Amino acid sequence: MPDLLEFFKLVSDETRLRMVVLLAQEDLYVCQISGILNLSQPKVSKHLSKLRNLGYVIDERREKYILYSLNLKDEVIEKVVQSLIENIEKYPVLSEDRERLTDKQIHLSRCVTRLPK
Amino acid sequence: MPDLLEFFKLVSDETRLRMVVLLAQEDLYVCQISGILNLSQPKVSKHLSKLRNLGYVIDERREKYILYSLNLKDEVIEKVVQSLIENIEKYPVLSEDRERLTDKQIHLSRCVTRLPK
DNA sequence: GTTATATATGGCTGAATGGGTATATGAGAA
DNA sequence: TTCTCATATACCCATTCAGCCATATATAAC
Repeated sequence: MPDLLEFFKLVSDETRLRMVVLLAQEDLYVCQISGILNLSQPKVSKHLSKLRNLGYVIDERREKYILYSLNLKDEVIEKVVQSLIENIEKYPVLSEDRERLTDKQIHLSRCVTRLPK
Repeated sequence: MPDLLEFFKLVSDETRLRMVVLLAQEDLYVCQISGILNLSQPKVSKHLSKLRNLGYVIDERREKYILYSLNLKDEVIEKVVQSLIENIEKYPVLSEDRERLTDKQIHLSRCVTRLPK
């Protein structure tokens, strides 16, 4: 049950739950996550590093930026996240995050230079 | 997202996750839970009270004993628990609990008098 | 090189919480 | 009532951990 407990512990923190749900919808740079969730950069980085150390997220450098993508290593966990997204309208915070995900203004508010790619 | 985070926090504790999965399979008395999980009575009681206070579990007195039953108030959460049980063989601790659930010896080891009903 | 931007990390603190032991409550039996 | 059994709770200890601030690292631009 190691992965299972580990995962529940991770998403029992609101910030990380929001991050996981965000990344389940789209790969993102740190500055984008910080902008969409309106959280300080160190806070975002610290939670990302926790996710990264446990392997639930993969980071890849793109020039100045670092792109994060989700890597749920377990079918059951994947099903759980999928369920959340399918029912995202039941969870106002997550829904609002999703709306901000499509708003380029907020989306890029903390990324000063133009993004790669 | 209140229920969601709340639930993840609950099951991010191994003891409570085991309890939830147990109760998802069968209504049980406290002494049975204590026997099956091999945990001290106060420990079991404390975690049950947490589950009860948040409404995820219902208690009902039956003579000397108190019967607990699961009460997941949310479809998504129910789906999550269902997934766990469907894939329970992937999680040794939970599988062993389930085996002990069918073993009357262990099952009743901490219930001194005969059970009601 | 120097500077600016993007991200990561370290130290500190306070709050939450799980575990154990002892004890309290409460219902049923005698 | 009195005694027992079943369960709940109180108290203390230790640990974990999120948040904040400051700072370090790393890449790119000049």
